[in-house]
Amino acid sequence: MALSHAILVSLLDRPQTGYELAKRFERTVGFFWKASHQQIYQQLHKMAAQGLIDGETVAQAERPNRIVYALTADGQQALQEWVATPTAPPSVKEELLVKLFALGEAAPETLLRQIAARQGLHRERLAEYEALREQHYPQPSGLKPRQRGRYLGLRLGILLEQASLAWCAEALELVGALDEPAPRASENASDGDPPLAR
Amino acid sequence: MALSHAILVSLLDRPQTGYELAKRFERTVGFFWKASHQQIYQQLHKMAAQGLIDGETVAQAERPNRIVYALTADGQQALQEWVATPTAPPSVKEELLVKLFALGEAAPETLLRQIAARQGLHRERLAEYEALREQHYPQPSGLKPRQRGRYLGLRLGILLEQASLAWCAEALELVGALDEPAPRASENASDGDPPLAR
DNA sequence: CCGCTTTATGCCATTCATTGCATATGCAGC
DNA sequence: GCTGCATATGCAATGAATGGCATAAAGCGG
Repeated sequence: MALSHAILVSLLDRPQTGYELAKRFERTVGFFWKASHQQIYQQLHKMAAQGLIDGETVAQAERPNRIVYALTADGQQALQEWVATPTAPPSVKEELLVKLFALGEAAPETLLRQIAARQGLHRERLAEYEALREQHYPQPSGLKPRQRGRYLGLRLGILLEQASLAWCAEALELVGALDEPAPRASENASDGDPPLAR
Repeated sequence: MALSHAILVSLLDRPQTGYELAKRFERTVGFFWKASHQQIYQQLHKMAAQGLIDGETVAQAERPNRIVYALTADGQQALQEWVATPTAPPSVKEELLVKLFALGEAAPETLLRQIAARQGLHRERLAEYEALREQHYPQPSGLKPRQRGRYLGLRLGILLEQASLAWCAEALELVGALDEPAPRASENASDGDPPLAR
């Protein structure tokens, strides 16, 4: 249970069609919750069958019909209950780090290129987010409740992008150093199976 | 295609059984790539059928037999090819932020509790990671290639935990402020649909 | 000696997610 | 006039992930 809840939250603002929801996901929730339109349409059918939402078909001349979904009382209650349950931390799947684990075996240049690409992406995103922040949230303390949630989303985005950028710089340096000089002799780090976490 | 590659990388170090792989995932790759043992066993069967790995059954007296998997030449090549392909950024699914989007509708106390819980978790992890860093990687510039990858994983972990902690502090303040005084009047932030990203 | 954890592998069912394809039309630009 | 894009919804197949359950024995603590 997860995407359904994201949809419920989005419907809090106003009734929407699947198409609108899909586009809205890209602009708002999209950074920390991806969903394709197929996924959303299917989910909407299920949720309607469960009585969480209520779809009303709006006929349109010369255009495909739209189905506008709205929260039902059941849906609102389900949302409340979900919000109250404890939240599991997200499990990030960072492919790039897995690739870095293969460092000794793979060519460093390949990885350098990918880190650089990532760096560019983080830079772009950070610029976007900071622009949004200045435009829409100049003074966070004066925000209405609903807007505080959005602001905090943006804020986490900014902080994570900054951290990622800092990491990219370190990674480029450390991986880049493998390229030219003969890299020999490790003075520190125990052998065997140095753990990373837990 | 993804978990299979993480397995290939893990087998670079040495041949392993499914059980070992599962446990290793918890300690090393585990932070940024979760996989249950069922998932791993199934994947191993598929990969063996594809010829990427080679399983050798080792009979054990008084214990269940073990199946030790090793990389084949095909597997090594597949790994090389995968490392060379561009890497998509991870799509994070942060439930907590979705919940925060429901702020006006849900009780702030519920959310405060969850943010505080998250804060505790980040603090724990950060302490762990920093301890590991001091123990195993006192001087990153002297590391062998393979160890640099691990170190960078740890490093990203530290940076992200720090960023998350900073966010938690901000969030607690901003959400907590909704609790006591009557929160009225928003002076900034445009109405309608203030975007968050893209 | 009872129950719990560790080692070691596996099946099955269900849901979740991804990819490709299909349909139907209006509008903008070349 | 053709191409491509935006609107608007959907099916089908595949693949990834989750959760429940099963087997089987050794060792440890109370």
